[in-house]
Amino acid sequence: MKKATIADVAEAAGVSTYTVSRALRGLKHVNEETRKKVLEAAKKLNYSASPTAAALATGRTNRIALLVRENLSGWFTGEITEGIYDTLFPQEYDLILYRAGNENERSEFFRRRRANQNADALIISGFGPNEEERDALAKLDMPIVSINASHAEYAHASVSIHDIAGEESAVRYLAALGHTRFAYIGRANRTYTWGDDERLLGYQNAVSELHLNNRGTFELNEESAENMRSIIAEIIAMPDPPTALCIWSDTYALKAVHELRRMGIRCPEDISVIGFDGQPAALDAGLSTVQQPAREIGAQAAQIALDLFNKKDVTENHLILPTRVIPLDTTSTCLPPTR
Amino acid sequence: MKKATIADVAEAAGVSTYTVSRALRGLKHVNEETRKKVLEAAKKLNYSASPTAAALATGRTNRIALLVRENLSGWFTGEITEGIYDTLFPQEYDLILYRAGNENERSEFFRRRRANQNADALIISGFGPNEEERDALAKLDMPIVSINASHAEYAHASVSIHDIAGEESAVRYLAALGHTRFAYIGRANRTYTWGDDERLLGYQNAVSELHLNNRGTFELNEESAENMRSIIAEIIAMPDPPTALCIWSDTYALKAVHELRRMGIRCPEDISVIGFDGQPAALDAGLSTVQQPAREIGAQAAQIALDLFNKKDVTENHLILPTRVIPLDTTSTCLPPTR
DNA sequence: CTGAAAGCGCTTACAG
DNA sequence: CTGAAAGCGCTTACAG
Repeated sequence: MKKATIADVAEAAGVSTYTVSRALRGLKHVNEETRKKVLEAAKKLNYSASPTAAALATGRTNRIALLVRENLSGWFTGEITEGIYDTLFPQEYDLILYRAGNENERSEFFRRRRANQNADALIISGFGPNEEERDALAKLDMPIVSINASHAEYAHASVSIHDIAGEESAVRYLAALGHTRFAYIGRANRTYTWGDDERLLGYQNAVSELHLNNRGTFELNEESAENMRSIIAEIIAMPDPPTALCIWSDTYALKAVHELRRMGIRCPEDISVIGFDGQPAALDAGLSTVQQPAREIGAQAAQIALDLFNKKDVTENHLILPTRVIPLDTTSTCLPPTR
Repeated sequence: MKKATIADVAEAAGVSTYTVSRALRGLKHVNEETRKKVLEAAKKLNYSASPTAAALATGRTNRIALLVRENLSGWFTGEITEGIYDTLFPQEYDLILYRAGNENERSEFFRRRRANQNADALIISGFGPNEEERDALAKLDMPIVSINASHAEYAHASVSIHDIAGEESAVRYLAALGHTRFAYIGRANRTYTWGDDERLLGYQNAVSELHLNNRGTFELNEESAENMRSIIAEIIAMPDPPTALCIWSDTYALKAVHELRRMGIRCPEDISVIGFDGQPAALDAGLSTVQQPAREIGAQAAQIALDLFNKKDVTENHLILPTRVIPLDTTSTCLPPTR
């Protein structure tokens, strides 16, 4: 049986397609009686409108595209996707996913402009486009909202956290617990994709402001356990080792805790460790951390994308969402050494 | 500047829209010279074809929908999404996401038929539709491929793992290491969404086949640490406690290991623990497990969905993908007790 | 190799 | 409150 069209429904109900269209979408100017007839006819014919035809007629696709870097399966992507979905679905919007993983995918996406006219707006996450890609984005003529990249001139709006302030709050929290000797483990600088390590800046700010003793800042070049092991070994071998360790991410922090314990250092009794991100798995594992509201970030980004497309006044184009220290099991008050 | 249409390009290049259409899609029957002219004109006008208009004209949306239960951010959804994307993107197909979380979202999706005519095929994961929902699915008139639900009559094809065989292989592996006293911790039966615990069946099969000593099978009602704690306490308090523990999922297994260690039981020295799933975080944590090829499952499901839509011969409508025992740090040969 | 024209299935000003 | 008709921007049999 051929799929029913709006004309079939109109015929069955004895009205015009105009009336069917309005009746089904619940618009005004349709007699209640007529509406009932239409609904019945539609149900009988198993009719549902073609979003494609509607999109062509109205000029809106009712879709938002999300472009993420590297992978679709990371915790952050998962959380923002939930948030985006939370705001999109009730407004009858769909979510379409794009990944810019390897070189090939990136250039395919940008050169072929895969998202163009395929969605009403584009949300970009974790992405540092190069010059050529920025040009391509500019030619996309759709609103672009970037996530956690506040300096993104190519975007019409952004939703981010304040990395500097977040890390400062971690240091403050630990200082309030009586810690005075600190160290920081950050990521190696990958200018192309991320820019500077702002969390390191936050650490440095707070340490100097509070007159704390910075016992060193380290950089994890590879995400290998080996590298973390040597950093931890170096830290605990210091004459006056730090009692508080601030770490760039939860993933790194979890590794650090693992290495500490394996070397017989108790955490938090001997050394407090705080991560950054608040990813669910880390919270499950009891890691103290600075949480970023990932789901909320997604939800807000989606709403802004929608507002931008609908030319609504977006009062705040560059939203900064607050981070929050979550004290769990890897931090405690600074105890006098017992070793 | 108004968005350029195919007519604009045709005019600029001095040809008909037919020629533009064929030239841009790289089809035959276009003179090389003409093609060049068209490409130039398109570039100058910053033209890219409207997927919506193309979809309406061709009757194909070039989109595949994925419907998942509960959340978009779980590891399994993440992995299959990657796999689906792997096969879709090179074939110029897009991926659109649907979540059937709470009651409201479920009924919205099914009653309003949100995916209808919005994608060429639907992939369903982790889902147990009720009767009403099955009816709705049947009326969707698009190919439906289910993931890890082989008994899904509403689906035209499925890609799954063999849970029974997978758990059997876990028992065999541990038996080969010399273990003879076993126990199993499974999930509480949630008939509606999952059906029976087939992994439990696999455990029972193998234990009886190999004449092993089943010291008990347990059920985790809540995913709370409390409940796992009492189960573990019960197990280690047995007169002849098991030396091998097979657990329904990696998530549960990780909790079990945590509880064991906290109670002073060494793992794997005192007791071997094996999970199920092979989720990345568990592998990172060194959990021995039975891995399901989640990404591959997604990739295959997407290809089948495409083939079904294109009416290609799908040789195997109900694919079973192999699981694999991954021996990591939580299992070892059965040692004589030293406690 | 190329063109003129119909058609995909909706929405929406314009009339009545 | 309802209708007839144009239009959205493509693709594609049918001719030439």
